[in-house]
Amino acid sequence: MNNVEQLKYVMKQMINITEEECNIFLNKTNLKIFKKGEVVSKPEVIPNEIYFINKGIIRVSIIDNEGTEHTIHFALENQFIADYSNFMQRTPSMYTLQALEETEVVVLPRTTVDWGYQYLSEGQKLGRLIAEYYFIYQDMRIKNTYILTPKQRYDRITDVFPNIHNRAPQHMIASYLGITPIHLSRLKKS
Amino acid sequence: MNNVEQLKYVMKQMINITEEECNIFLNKTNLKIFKKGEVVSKPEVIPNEIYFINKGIIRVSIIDNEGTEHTIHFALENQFIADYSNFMQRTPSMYTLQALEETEVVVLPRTTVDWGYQYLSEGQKLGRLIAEYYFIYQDMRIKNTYILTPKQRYDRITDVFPNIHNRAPQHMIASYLGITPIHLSRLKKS
DNA sequence: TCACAACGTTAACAAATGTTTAGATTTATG
DNA sequence: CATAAATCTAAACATTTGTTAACGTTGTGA
Repeated sequence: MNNVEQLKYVMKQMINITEEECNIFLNKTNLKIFKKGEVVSKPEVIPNEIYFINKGIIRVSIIDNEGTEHTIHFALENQFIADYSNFMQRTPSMYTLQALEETEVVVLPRTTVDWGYQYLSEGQKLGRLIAEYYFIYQDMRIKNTYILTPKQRYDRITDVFPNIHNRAPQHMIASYLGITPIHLSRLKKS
Repeated sequence: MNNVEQLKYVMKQMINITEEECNIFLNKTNLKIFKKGEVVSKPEVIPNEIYFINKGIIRVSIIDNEGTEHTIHFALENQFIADYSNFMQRTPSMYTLQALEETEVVVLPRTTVDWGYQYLSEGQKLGRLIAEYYFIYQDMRIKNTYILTPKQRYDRITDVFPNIHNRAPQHMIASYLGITPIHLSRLKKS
C-alpha cells in the first residue's frame, strides 16, 4: 500500500473516488523496479499488465521485417504504458518495452483492471478518460506527421517529452522521428 | 425514430442496453443528408456533434502552413466520425469533414452524448469501447508508418478502407499515404 | 584503470521522393 | 451535347533522405 501516492493522485484528478475505494483498488496492484536497460515486456506474448510509471522512463519499440528497430514511443513519470492495443484485443504483443533508466512502476494486472471496470463506481469512466487521453495524443502525432517536417518535429519534441535530450540517446530520438541518426545530425546543423 | 437501425445494432453489439433505453437515447439524435462534395464540418469552430454514417463516405482533411491539403482519414458506413480530439477538449477543430458521395448520417449532439454518459446504464462503457476501438486503429496506423513502405501501405489500404479505389480519387489516397499523386503513379507501375 | 562498446559527426555517394510542366482522358455540369 | 474542370500519367530535374565507411568521443563494465 506504499508508493502508490502518485497513481492515487492521478485517479482522483480523473474521477470521483473515495479514499477507501481507491485503497481497495490499489491493494490489487504491486510495485516493480527495473534496472537501466532491462526489458519490461517482450513481443510475441499476450500482454496482461498495464504499468504506471512512478519514476524513470520506458521506451516502446518494434522491429520490422528487415530486422530494423524503430522507437515508437517514450513513456515518462505519471503515465500509463502497455502494449494497450494487444492488451485489449488479447493478442500477442508486437512491442518491446524497455527501461532507459532505473524505473519504478505500479503493475496493474488484467484482473485488477477488470475488477476496476466492474466494481469501481466510476471505473468505466476512468477507462474512457484514459483511452480518450491517448487518443488525443495519437491524433496529434498523426496530424503532425502530415503537416510538419522532421526538423519541425525535432524542434518540438520537448513539448511532448520534456528533458528527453538528457534521458535518451539521439539515435533513439531520430528513430522516433522516423529518420536516421545521420540525417538528424545533418538537420541539427541547419 | 426511423433510420437509426444501423446505429441501434452497433450499440447493442457493444453494450447491454434495452430496446427502450436505446429508443430514448436515439430520440435525441437527428438525421442529416449531405450532398456529394458538401462540407460536414469546418475548421476553426468548436465541434459539438459526432456523426454516425448510415450511408456514404466522409473524408477528413487538414491544411498545413504552406496551404497544402492533407487527407487524414476516410470514414465509412457504420462508423462514428468527428474531430473527436477537439470535441473532447472543446477546442476549435482543425479538420475539414467532407462528404465524397451523398451521405446520410445520424447526428449526435454533445448534449445527447453527455446524456448517454449520465443516464445510459452502460453509457460510460460504450464511450470507453469506442475510444478504445479508435485507439487500436490509430496504433496500427502509427505502427505501419514505421514498419511499412508507402508501396506496402498502398497495397494494404483496402484492408482498412474496402472498395476505396472506387470511392475516392487517387490523389486523395496518395495524400492519405503521405506521398504525392505523381509518386503514387510511379509506385503503381513497379 | 583499461579496453571495448556505444554514441555522435562528417563526407561521398545512392536511392527515394518532390516539383514543374505537359498532355491525354474522364467526369461534371450548364 | 458541349465545355470546363478534375484526374491520371509521364518525363526531366531538384531536393530530401538513406547507406556506407571512417573517425573521435564518451560511457561502461571487467
